[in-house]
This record gives sequence, C-alpha cells and structure tokens, in this order.
Amino acid sequence: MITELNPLLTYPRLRLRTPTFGVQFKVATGLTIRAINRRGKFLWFTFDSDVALVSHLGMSGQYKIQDIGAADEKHLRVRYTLKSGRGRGAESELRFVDQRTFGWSAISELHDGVPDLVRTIALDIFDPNFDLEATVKKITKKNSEIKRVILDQSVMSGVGNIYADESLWLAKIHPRTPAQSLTPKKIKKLLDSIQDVMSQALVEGGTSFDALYIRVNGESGYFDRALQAYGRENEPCSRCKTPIARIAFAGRSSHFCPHCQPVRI
DNA sequence: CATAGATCCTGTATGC
DNA sequence: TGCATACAGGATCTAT
Repeated sequence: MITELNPLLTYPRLRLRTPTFGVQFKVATGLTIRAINRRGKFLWFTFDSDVALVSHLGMSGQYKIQDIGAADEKHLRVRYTLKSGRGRGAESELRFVDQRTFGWSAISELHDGVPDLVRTIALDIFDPNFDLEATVKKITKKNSEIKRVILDQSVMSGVGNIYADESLWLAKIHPRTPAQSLTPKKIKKLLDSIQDVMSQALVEGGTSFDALYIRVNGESGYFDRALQAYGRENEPCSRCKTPIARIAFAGRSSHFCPHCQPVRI
C-alpha cells in the first residue's frame, strides 16, 4: 500500500507532463497497488481506483526499492513510502531515479483498463493480443521509411533505436526502405527479427552502451556484446565482412551493412 | 490527417 | 589543462 507520496517538485519534466503534479499525486495516496502493467515502454500501476499511476523510464529511468532512510540517489525524482497490507509502519521506499530526465510519471484516468496517456500507444510484440496481420497491414500503408515506421509507437510499441538497427540488420532490410515497397512476407520476417532481437536482449539484461545505462542492481546488461550493427561503424559485418555504415537519419544514427542491407526502391 | 523536424536534458567524448 | 562543442536517447510538440 502506498501511504505517502513525496514528489520532488523541482523536477521540471514531471511538471511539463502534469501541470498539477503535486495535487495529482495525492490522488494515489493510501491506495493499494493491485497490479503493475506494461505496454511497450510505458508502465502503469493500478489500484482500486479509476486512475492509474503511469510512468515512462525515458532513457535512464529506474524504479528502485530502498530501505527507509537509505541515502538519496543523486538523481532521485520521486519518492513513495510503501507499507505492506498488514504492517503498522512504512517498510520501504519506492524511488523513481532518472539521470537523463526523459522519464516521467503522471496520474491518468483509466478507460477499459487503459490509461488515457497510453491510449495512442500500440500493443507491443510480446502482448498476447498483438495482431500480426493487422500490424503488417498498418506498416504497408505508411508513406515513410521502414525504420521510422517501426520506431513509431502508434504502429507497434517497444522498439527503440538500438533494437531497430539490430532487427533491420537481422532481416537484411535497409533502414531507409520505403515501407510500402516491402512485401508482407518481408515485413513478417522483420517482425520475427524484432522478436528474436528483443527476446535475446532480455536474456542478456539489456544493452549498456555506456556506464550510465545499467540495471537497478548496478550491473551492466551484456547485450552490447551481441550487437551486430548498432555502434559498430567501420567494423566488419559478421555475415559478409563489409564495414558497417552509419548514417544520420530521423534525428538518430542508423547502423547497417551496405552489402547485406542494400537500398532497393 | 499524415509526416518530418525541432525539442526537452545531462553526462561523456572529442577537438582545439 | 581547460573550455567549447557534439552527441546519445524517446516521445511530444509544432510546422508543413
């Protein structure tokens, strides 16, 4: 049970997302957490209430359970006091820590079990209700390049820049290929690759491309050792030895093998 | 409506 | 050595 919430009001990004931040969070005070849900990179806590506590980790956000009175993390953003159902006092703290401050939290109304803030986010590929055929159809209708499309969280959620590059490499598709030029079969291959890449990344504990991106226990994820394209500019492709190329694209870096992933329009 | 670019931020790496 | 600049990332906002 959350018995007390002490949001740090000096965090402008949280205020940006929720102008009435302090007032909003009092809504959740004293509520019992019933479930923690996820869709793509969004997560939310549900209670016996018609609102949810929604959060996004951004790039560097973490939720940590700490003992009461443990030293504050340098980038502590929100502190929640937790109490078990039958306990008398506060037993621990739930803390939202975020260095890059792209993460956020907010109270959002639930409709049909989905918070308003998550309504525009498509299901992710691991969702039991993920509709493969519908997603393929959606992708073929996009008048944009394939990498932009798979990063579009309203088409399918959960894929970020690193796993987009890795999946495109695995499926042998150039990131700038027009989505409309891909056959349904090829798109299915790409979705399969996304599932493979992300499953493996989960096993390895994610990607720690520098010391800032670590797991809550302080350890690095090991998936960076399995990366085939991302961050490997000028290094040989493991399939054909052609140097991996990097292009600036959609405000991001895209890494790909010019030989295995030819441009075809 | 659909799409593309700018934008928020901070720690790290690079260049002069 | 110190300083300035570039860069990384996700999703929203704004412009077209």
